[in-house]
Amino acid sequence: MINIKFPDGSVRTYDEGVTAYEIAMSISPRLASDVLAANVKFESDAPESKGTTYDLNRPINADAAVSLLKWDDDDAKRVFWHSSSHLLAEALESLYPGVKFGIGPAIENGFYYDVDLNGASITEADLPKVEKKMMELASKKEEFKRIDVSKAEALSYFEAKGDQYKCELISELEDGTITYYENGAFTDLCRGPHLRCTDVIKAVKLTAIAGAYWRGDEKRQQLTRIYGITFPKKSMLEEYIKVMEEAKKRDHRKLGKEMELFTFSSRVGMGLPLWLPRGSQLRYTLETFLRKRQAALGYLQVVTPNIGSKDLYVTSGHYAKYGKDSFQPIHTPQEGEEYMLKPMNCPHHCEIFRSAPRSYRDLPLRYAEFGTVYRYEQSGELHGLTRVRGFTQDDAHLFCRPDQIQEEFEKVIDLILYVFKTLNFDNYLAQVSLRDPNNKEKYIGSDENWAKAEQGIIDAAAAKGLQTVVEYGEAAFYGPKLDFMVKDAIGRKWQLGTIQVDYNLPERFQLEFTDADGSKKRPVMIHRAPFGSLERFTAVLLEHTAGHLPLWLAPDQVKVLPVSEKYADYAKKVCELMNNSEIRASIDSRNETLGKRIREISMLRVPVLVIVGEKEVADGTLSVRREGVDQGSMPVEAFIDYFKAEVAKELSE
RNA sequence: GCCACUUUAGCUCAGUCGGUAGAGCAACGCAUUCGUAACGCGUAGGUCGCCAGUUCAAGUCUGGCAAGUGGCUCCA
Repeated sequence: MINIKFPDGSVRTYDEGVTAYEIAMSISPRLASDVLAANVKFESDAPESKGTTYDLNRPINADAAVSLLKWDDDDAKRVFWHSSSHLLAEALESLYPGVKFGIGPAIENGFYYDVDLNGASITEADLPKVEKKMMELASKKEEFKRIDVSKAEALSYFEAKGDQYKCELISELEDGTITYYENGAFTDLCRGPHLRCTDVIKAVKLTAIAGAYWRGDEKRQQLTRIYGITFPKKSMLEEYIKVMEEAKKRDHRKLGKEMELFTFSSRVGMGLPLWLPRGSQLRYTLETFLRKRQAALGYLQVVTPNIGSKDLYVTSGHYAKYGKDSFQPIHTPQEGEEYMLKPMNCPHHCEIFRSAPRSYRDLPLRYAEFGTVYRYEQSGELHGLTRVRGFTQDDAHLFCRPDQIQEEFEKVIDLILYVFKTLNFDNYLAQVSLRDPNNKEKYIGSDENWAKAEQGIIDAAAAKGLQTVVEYGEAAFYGPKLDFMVKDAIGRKWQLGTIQVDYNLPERFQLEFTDADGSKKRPVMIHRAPFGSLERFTAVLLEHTAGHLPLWLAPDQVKVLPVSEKYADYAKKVCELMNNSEIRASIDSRNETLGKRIREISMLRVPVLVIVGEKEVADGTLSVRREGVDQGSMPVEAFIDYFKAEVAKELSE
């Protein structure tokens, strides 16, 4: 007999080898039908262990704490979707004999399987057929069977099948730890865990087909990746599809068009956004917001040119690292000099630092610039405003004494959090991006400096109480980063704010300051950009707000609508009063019905509409409508006070 | 850059078996002077992404190129 402890603290005894499914049945059949997997933590496991996700049918052979996992648990979803990928594979094998399989994991929303169709092709038009096959197999109530297998057996099975991908995976595994899972006629190399039976999969949608390199290596075979999502209830799939459709409505590319913010032209060039007047106003407001804050924090605004001599980037190391993969040098016609489009601002700022002797008393020096940079991004990577070839960073470089790094770094974290808070970005992820310890040749600088810089970031994030995740291999080539990641409307992650500690560029540029004792010392640089870039930040901001920007940021804050042209003079008068109070107001007195003008202006997401007609002219008032909601009528002065109070509220800390 | 798909009026989209293109909105004109999300009538607007090919005939079929979309790889 073994003791099984439940999350509520109660303990029951079962025969050794009992399964989680049997345990659930012993509590209630209803529970057993809802349970998808179990978390099992043996008494022999380390105290800090989170336990192991177990198949419902896998025997439990020792005393353990067991919690039964239902759909709401992320671990259960993962099992559900992982099993769904095996169901997809089974369907594909029956429809496309000879298909070979790469890997088929669960992902954040669903699953995929990478397959080699052996010369056959599959298009989106074929997906309904595959979905139908999957549902047919699911309804057969096929059990997932876990089977231990030796390495030799596994290799000979997949060699006979001709599946070189599985053979490659098996060859890297240790004998004695290899398991198969079988569902119906399909056998897969898999560590599991899986569902008990396919019949809990009640709804499936294959969402996309894409190419994906085998093992993520662009030099290797490209496989066909089929993405899908499944649910235990049909209604959940319908709900999911509805949510995705809603999310697509807030795509910044669609909003950018509707709100007349930006456009692209293939004649200008791909990935080169054109900011329309309303978008430029938005961008300018964002710049002013940050500029003001930075001035208060002791930043000094600088301006540097859009090109720089190739030598500058040879010195910085950027040329060696990115030279071949960037826009190629521009040559002067007479002297044959080589210039590059500025891909980043740091080298220019280093030269500003070098332009005069610096004392320890001068530091930290904080040079800020809304610097436009150009980077060659692969054509397939370009995406709306989130990934472009020409963009403007809200960049600054802080030249510090070593003893100032910690404090300066923490102040930058505060600034980024201030920006995020003002714009209601609460779902960000702080990511500590360190260098890949197995791939040090990708980076410049000494191990000692890297260790110092990495520790500095970890300490500063901890001091600020930030919840962070650590990612290896995500550092910049000259230093580690603290990146603030935010998701877009459909869940793609983008890096916005970033802070980087850099010991390397000061060395390459031979930067120095005179310390208190008269000796020359090397400063440390902090690179930082709270928005990241104005382009990407605008994109994510639009998706977060669905275009309903806060009042202070809206390009057009107020539109004044005279009911008919008879009241245009009054409209003009109140509009001027607002403009004098620095409210971005304008008049729409077009010869169109009021209803039509309201509709069009609402589509542009203008937050406040002010309507004036006979009554308002007589009383000296305005009829105010904000975000579609009637705010009643008020005197002009009262409206201006109301407006200013609302803006102040949005910008208050 | 790679794989797949897409490209018709300013925008959103129809266009069947290959027979020289259509709607709504927008624009322009007329009428209207209007009270909280589309008033009415009319006019104009197209090298069907570009270049080849097949055909008596191509928006439609084939190939190449370009741009866009979804992934992959990359991301200073």
